[in-house]
Amino acid sequence: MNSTVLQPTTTTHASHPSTFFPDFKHCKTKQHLTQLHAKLIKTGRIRDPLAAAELIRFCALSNPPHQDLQYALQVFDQMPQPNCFSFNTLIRAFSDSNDPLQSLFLFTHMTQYDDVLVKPNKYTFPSVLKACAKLGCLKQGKQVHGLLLKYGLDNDGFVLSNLVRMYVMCGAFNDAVVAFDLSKMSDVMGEVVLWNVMVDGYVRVGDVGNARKMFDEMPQRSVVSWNSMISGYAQHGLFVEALELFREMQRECSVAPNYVTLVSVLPAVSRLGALEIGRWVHFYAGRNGVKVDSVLGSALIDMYSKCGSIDEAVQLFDSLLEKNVITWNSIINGLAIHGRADEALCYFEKMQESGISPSDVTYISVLTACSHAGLVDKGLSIFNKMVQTDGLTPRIEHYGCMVDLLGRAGRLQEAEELMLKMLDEPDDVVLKALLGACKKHGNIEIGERVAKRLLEKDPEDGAPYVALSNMYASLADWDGVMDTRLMMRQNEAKKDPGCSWIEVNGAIHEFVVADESHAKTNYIYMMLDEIKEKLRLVGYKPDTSQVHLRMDDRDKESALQHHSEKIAVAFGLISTTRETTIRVVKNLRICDDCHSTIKLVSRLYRRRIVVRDRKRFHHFENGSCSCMDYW
DNA sequence: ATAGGGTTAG
Repeated sequence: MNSTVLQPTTTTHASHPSTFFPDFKHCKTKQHLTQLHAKLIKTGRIRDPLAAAELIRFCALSNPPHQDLQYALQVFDQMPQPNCFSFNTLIRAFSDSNDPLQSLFLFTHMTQYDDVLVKPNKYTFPSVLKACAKLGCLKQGKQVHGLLLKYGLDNDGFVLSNLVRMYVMCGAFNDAVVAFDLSKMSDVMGEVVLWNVMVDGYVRVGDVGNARKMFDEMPQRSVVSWNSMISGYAQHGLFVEALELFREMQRECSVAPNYVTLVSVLPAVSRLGALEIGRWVHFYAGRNGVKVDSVLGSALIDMYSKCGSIDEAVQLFDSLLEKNVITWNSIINGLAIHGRADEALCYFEKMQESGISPSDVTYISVLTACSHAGLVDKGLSIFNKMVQTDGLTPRIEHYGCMVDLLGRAGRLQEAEELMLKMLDEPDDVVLKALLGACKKHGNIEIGERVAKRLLEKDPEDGAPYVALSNMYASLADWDGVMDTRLMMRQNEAKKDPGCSWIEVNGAIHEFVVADESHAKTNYIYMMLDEIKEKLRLVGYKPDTSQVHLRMDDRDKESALQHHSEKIAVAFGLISTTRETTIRVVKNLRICDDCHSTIKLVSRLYRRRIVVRDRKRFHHFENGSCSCMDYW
C-alpha cells in the first residue's frame, strides 16, 4: 500500500479524529480508490457514517473517469445505518444517470425507514422528482407530491420547480400549471427558475404564444429565461422571432448571451441564411471567451454552410480541436448540399479513420452528396456498406435519398421498385422525390401513378397537381393541364407560395412573386427591366415551358420575370457593392428560367451569386453554376 | 449539498 500518499491527509485531520477520513479528492486511479477503501475497512473507520458518506459521495458524484455508481451502491449497502446524507447523494447520482429507476428504489427504501435519521428532506425531493420526470412516471410522481406535502416541503423553491417540471415532463401540463399557480401563492415567488420551468413547459407542449406570455410577465429574467425562449422559437420554426429576441437581449443588456444562447440561436441563423449575424455570433464567442467546443463548433459549421459560405465551414472544421459525430455530420452535410461530393466522401473516410463511427444521420448526408452529384454507383455501394458493414437499418430517410439518387439520374423504374420494396409505407417526401424525378425526365406514366398516390394521401396539397400539370404542359397535353387544374380547384388545394430573401447589413428582406411591397420597389423593377434588356441583347430567350397556364408568351415571360428569386437578386445588385457576394435563400426549388437567368447575370454583371433553394446551393459565377445544371 | 437552457438529417 502506498503510505506516502496517505501521509499528508493523516496529519491534516489528526486533530479532528471524529471526522477523520482520507481525502478522496487526490484520488487518481480506481486502484488508488480501492486502497483507500481497504484502509478504511482495516482501521474500522468505515463504520463512521461520515467517512462512508464521503466515500459514497466521491464514487457517486465525481466526473466520469472516477464515477462508479455500482461501487457507491456497494459501500452504501454495507453501511449498518445509512444516513440521510448518503441516501440523498445516491438518489441524486442515479437521477442524473441513465438508471433513474434506482433513485425510486432508494427513495422507497428511505421512506420505509421513516425514522428521525433518514427522513427525506428538501435535498431529497428535487432528485426524486427529477427521476420521475426522466422516467415519465406520473403515478409515482403524484405519490412523491403527496409525500412532500406531508413533510411540509412545498415552500422550497428547489422542490417546487422540480415538481412543476415533473408534471411537464410526464405530459400532465394541467397539473404543472396548478402546481405553478399554487407555488405563486407561497413566498417562493421571485424564483426565476420556477418561471423558467414554466416557459420551457409551454415550449415543450408547443404553445410558444403562452411561453412568450410567461416570459413577458415574469418578475425577473435570467440568461436561462432568454435561452429557453430563443430556443423555443427556433425549435418551432419561428426563426425570425428567435433572431429578434436575440437582438432584444443584446439591446436590453441586463444579461449577457452565454454559450447556450449562441448554440440556441444558431439554428435560426442557419435557416434564415443570415451570414452577417452568424459571423457576428462566431466573433462574439471569440471576444467573450466562450469556448468553441464540439457542440458550438457543430452549430457554427452548420451555420456557415447553410449561409452559403462552405469555405468558412471547412476552415472552422479543420481548426476545431474537439469533434464529435455531429461535428462530422455537419461538415459532411455542408459539403453535400454545396454539391462538393468528392470532399464530402473524403471527410466521410477521414471520420472513420479518426475512430468515429458514422451514424444513420451521417449516411443521410453522404447519400445526399452522391445524389446531388449524380454518383449513382457510389451511392448504391455506400447504401450497402451501411447495412452490411455498419449494421445500420435503413430508415425511410435513407430510402428517400436512394429514390432521389436513382430518380434524378433517370433510373426511374429502379427508383420506383426500391420505393415499393421498403417495409414502411412510402411517405410524401419519398413520393415527391420520385415525382420530381418523373417531371425532370418527362416520365408521365410513373408520374401519374405517384401523383395519384400523393393525392390520395392529401388532396389539398397543391404540389402534386402543379408537377402533373407541368408534365402535361411540357408534352403540350392541354387537356391534361385543364383537368389537373380543375381537380386542384375542386379540392381547394393550395400550393406553397414561393418566397426568397436576402440579408443586407444584417437585415432580412423578403420577397414573394411580383412583390411590390419593398420601399425600393421602383429601383428593383428598373433593375429587372435592365436585366431583361441585357439578356435579350445576348440572345437569351426565356424558358416558358414551366409556365403551365395557357396564356400568351408575353404574359408567360412576365410571370417568370417576377419570380421572387429574381427580385431578390435584383435587390442585391442595387444594394451591395460589386465585390459582395449576393446570397439569396428560396423556400422552394429554383426554377429553370431563374437558373439560366442568374447564370447570365453572374457573367454580365461580374457578380458571384449564391442561391440556396429548398434542397441545395447553387454558386453562380461567370455564367455557370456549381450544380453543373444537375439538380 | 440541491434547480432551469444547447448542435447534425430525405
